[in-house]
Amino acid sequence: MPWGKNFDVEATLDKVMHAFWTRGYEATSMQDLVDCTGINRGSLYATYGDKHTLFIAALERYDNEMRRKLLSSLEEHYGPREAISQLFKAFLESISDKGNNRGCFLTNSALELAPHDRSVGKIVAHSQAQIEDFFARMINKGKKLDEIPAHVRSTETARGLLASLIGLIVLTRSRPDRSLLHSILDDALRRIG
Amino acid sequence: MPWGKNFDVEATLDKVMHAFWTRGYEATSMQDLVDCTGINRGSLYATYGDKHTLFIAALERYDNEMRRKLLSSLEEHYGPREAISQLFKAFLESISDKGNNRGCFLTNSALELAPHDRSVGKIVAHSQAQIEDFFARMINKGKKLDEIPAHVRSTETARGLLASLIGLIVLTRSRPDRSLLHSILDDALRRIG
DNA sequence: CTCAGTATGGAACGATCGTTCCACACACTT
DNA sequence: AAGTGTGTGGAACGATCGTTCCATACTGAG
Repeated sequence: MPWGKNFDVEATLDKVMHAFWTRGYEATSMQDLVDCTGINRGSLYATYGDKHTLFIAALERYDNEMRRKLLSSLEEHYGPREAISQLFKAFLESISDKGNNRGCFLTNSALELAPHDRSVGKIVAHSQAQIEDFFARMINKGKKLDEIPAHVRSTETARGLLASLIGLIVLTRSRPDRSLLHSILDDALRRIG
Repeated sequence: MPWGKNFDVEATLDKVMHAFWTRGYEATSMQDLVDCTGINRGSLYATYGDKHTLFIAALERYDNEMRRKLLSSLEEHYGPREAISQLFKAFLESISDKGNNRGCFLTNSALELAPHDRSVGKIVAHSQAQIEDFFARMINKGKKLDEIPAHVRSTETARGLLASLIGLIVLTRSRPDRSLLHSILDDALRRIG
């Protein structure tokens, strides 16, 4: 009878996720993953499959554990307007002084792989659609609660906020300047009153 | 006496630029560049230096030949409000039906390399600052011409438009859907009246 | 026509890539 | 206590990476 792995499969996938997240797919070698997880090459292959399969698993983990949980947590704990604001702040406040700003794993993948890799493209597109839906839901709820003016167009504004959020995320990686990023947040919020 | 190269240095750099632009730095090998330019390996190295130096040259070429010329052309031929609109449309209309949407070379590099490569980071940050300045200039000019309401805050809105533009560019690569991208343009323009 | 000297094309370098494979170690069953 | 079979660690695979080097081809000067 088998007797289970003696390493934490989820925790290891988490380390892999952070490696791909920070450096991207092509720039992260299997050797890097062996080093940063402490798990042997053979075990990685036996457990997760090849590099591409492992990347997809890491990306899906991010989508489930980070994006999905963040959105539902915001939706649960905040009013609609504040939930939108907090989503922006989550990325704004993730920038560190020591230059290791990872931004958003899904957005990084959107540029590096989505155009050439169908399975990555699907995950990324679905995730972006979910964020768009989140914004639309918050706007509609905000209108009902009179937090957001009735003249705001839900669909269009939700898409606009999605673009602003992605723009902020990109700038997080290339110009991690708090004042710049704060202006973007303020400008985004002005659209919903 | 030397007798000049017998290939077009600028035209070749242009092909290199498109290769890096489409696939990124890590995913483009020197062999790919040899193939797509038709120039031999040795000549590439003798003319442009190593891969990283060649990439920087290609990125600077993009910044000069594409970004800079586009902005000054828009500034010259259009009124301020229309110039802003046309900048967005330049990317919106670049999406093709056959999936080879390259987006913006500088934005691609912002995510792939800027956080880890200082020289790339400088070029990208400078370019983004130039676009931000372009927006601010157009907004101020628009206010003077009464094209743009006086209550619009120049600096903040310029930064907001920069984020929206970058967001649109990213979505160009991951969700090349004309209706989605058009909503983002409309939403962005609504901010300046 | 001859010589000088550079650009060319292709072979070849060591390093590293993703991946496979196998002998060994170990925990559970009998 | 012995046997069974899977997870582990590390060596090793061929391919490809970025880069270098050299014999050859070719253009201009003398």
